[in-house]
Amino acid sequence: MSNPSSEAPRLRADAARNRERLIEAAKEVFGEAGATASLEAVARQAGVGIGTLYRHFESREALVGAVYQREIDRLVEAAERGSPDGPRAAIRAWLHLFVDYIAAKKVLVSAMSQAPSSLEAIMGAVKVLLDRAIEAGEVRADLRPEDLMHALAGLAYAHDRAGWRESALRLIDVFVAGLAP
Amino acid sequence: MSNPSSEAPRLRADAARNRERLIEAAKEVFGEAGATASLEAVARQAGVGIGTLYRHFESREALVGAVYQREIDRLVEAAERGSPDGPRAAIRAWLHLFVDYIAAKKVLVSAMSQAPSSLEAIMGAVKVLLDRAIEAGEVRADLRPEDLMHALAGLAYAHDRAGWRESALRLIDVFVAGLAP
DNA sequence: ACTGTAGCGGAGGGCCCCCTCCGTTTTATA
DNA sequence: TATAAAACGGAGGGGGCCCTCCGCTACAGT
Repeated sequence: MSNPSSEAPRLRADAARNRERLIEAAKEVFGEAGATASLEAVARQAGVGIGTLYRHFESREALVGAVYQREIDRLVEAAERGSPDGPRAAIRAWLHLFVDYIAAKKVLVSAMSQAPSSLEAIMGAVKVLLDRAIEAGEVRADLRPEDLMHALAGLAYAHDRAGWRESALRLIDVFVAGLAP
Repeated sequence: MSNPSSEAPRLRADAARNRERLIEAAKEVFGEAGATASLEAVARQAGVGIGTLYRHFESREALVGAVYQREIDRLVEAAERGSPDGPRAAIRAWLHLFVDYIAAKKVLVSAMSQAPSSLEAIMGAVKVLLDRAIEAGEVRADLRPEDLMHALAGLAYAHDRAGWRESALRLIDVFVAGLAP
């Protein structure tokens, strides 16, 4: 979280390379088979021994976390940035962004359900959006961040069915329309 | 689907008993560990050999189907029954019913995603509800049954978190409010 | 170039799962 | 009660996965 390159004694060149390869491989493998895919498959895909994987990432969760940290950071930033068209529009825009993230990297969802820290980060983003919108009187006041999270999860669930993306965007419209107080 | 007790040559008493036990055990085990739980665990729980399980249910899907057939039938019937307060109210009521089903038997969801036939049955129910509501002009016409299914999946997803049920009911209200044309 | 050491790989033990096969037990019927 | 047929159960072959451990490799600093 602070300066990352001065935190540990610095990695040897081959170690750094392998670490990067593992993350890249995990992105692919998890993207195809979900976040419960075999770690040995990840190591194979990275062209690296299983021992190397375990040296770099203590647990499956650590690996999942490394893969999605960047994406999650971006989502959080987008939520904080807001929208010029007001808080409810910001929610809509953010949900659209979320859909695109899911469409691209299929596993954000399982990352969310497997790595509690990721979940918290996204929850924080959602809270920001919702608080602003409620404060502005644009959204009914009985909603809680978890509600939106659940809606999100719904968007993400079954994201591999054909036509999912269009369906998700329609759902968002319905949902945002229903948000009015 | 037709008279079931005359379909096959009739089961021997012990066979019928074990079949029942297996379904009961599957209900418990799947309820606890999800529909991917080990079939051997189901057999153990039923106090029955693994061979017996496989003789009665050709595949995991067949077992899942047997477990949830009745619940799914009821959901389908409820959708066809409708509501005296109009088609949109019927959707709302049906979603509430769905929530209760999920709250009680935790695995309906995974049943849906694992057994295509269950999915189709529920899809049919949703279509009935939606068609009526659109025809009556109570719901925007661009919605498709899959959209509602996705919303459903969302309701079901993460159904084990604390406070899930209240959150789901709030979401339904938001959603139904947004359904207006 | 030399050498200490960080880092590598993958064999191997332990565990669980799937599914088949067949000797044994239970049931239904004559 | 005797017997054919149905049903049972669980051992066992095959496979995958998790994770540890340690002899070997290749990098970095002198």
